Amino acid sequence: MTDSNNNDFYERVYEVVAQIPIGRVTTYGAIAQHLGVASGARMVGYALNGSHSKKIPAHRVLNRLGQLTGREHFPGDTMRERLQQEGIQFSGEYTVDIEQYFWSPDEINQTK
DNA sequence: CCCGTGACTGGCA
DNA sequence: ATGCCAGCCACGG
Repeated sequence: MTDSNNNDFYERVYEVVAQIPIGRVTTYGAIAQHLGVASGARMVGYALNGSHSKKIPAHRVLNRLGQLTGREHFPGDTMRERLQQEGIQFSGEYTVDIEQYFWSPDEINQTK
């Protein structure tokens, strides 16, 4: 193993979120499950509370319905604007086609 | 130490 | 298909 997975749960979340490709989104549950805590979806969201000081694309993390549940934690409509800026189309005012843009954290090790 | 809250999810009505 | 309830884990007061 590597010394890179010694990080705390929060750090792991930041690492995963940081690997989300542009134009793609993932869910809290997917990240939690990837970290080995299937029921830790809430913890992921909680962890992202500290992402304020991090330079990670937390706006690419939506809930399993594709809704921008965390938009209220962003200034104004930054979350929605950023996603649209990356070419993501909205199926609703604050909802996207999650099945169309879904990205799995397991693709991190994918050799392209 | 105990209680409440939260950027969630799945199941049931 | 939509809405409500309960389960989860971690952290702050």
